[in-house]
Amino acid sequence: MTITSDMIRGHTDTIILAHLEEQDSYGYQINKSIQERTGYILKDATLYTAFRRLEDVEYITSYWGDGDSGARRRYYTITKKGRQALLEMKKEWQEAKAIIDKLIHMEEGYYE
Amino acid sequence: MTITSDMIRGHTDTIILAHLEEQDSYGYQINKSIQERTGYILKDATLYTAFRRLEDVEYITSYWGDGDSGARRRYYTITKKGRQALLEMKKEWQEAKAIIDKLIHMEEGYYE
DNA sequence: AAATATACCTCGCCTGTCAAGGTATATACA
DNA sequence: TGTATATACCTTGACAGGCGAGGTATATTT
Repeated sequence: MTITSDMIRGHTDTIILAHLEEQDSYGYQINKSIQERTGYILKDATLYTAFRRLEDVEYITSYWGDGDSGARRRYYTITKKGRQALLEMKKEWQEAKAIIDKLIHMEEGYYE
Repeated sequence: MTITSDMIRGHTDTIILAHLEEQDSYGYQINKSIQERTGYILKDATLYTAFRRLEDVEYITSYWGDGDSGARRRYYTITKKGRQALLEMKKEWQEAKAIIDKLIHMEEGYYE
């Protein structure tokens, strides 16, 4: 749970899209799922800011679903454009990981 | 080289400290080394902003060295406090990597 | 003399995160 | 009946780090 704001920054969108790739979902549920799987939780404001941002670029669309238990829910669906973007984001993450690993000397065979 | 601003954010300090752990160095050289090893390059402003920040929290100290070729150089040394912080930062990076991998479904054995 | 490489620095904008505050619905329980 | 709790969504403004744009100064090369 020691992950910081700056560490998560730039990955929020990817995390959300990856979730929606599996199935349509809504804010609260996404956050619950994140917490269950990692112990980490996105801040409300961060999450909803991200939804707006992703809708603006048409990576996701939304619709109101019924809250059969609890309050009303806004469901999100990933678009085709969103799926393409997600693929790209995942590739970028792999690259970024390798670069950062190299720069903080976490990779194998560093000793030159 | 597709690493974005948001991806690098939060790692600049770690990258610099990891470099200084090996040996005293100066801004231009650190950036050269980063470029050689990864193709990526920190922006000047980012680099020097980070130096100020790191000096403020006493993770590094600086002294003027002679530029026997080119202009004068300001060398930086990592402090004991800086080394301890670096250790912590490296640990956090390992954790963050694992969490993000899990959340964007990049880890093994996801299928639940 | 001028161009180029080395080397450092500051200012102000931009963007994503988050603290703090708010609204509304459904369920549990006393 | 009322009130506490969980569910669920939303907005505003502050903050911090990266970076574009601009600047200075020295040494070497042409």
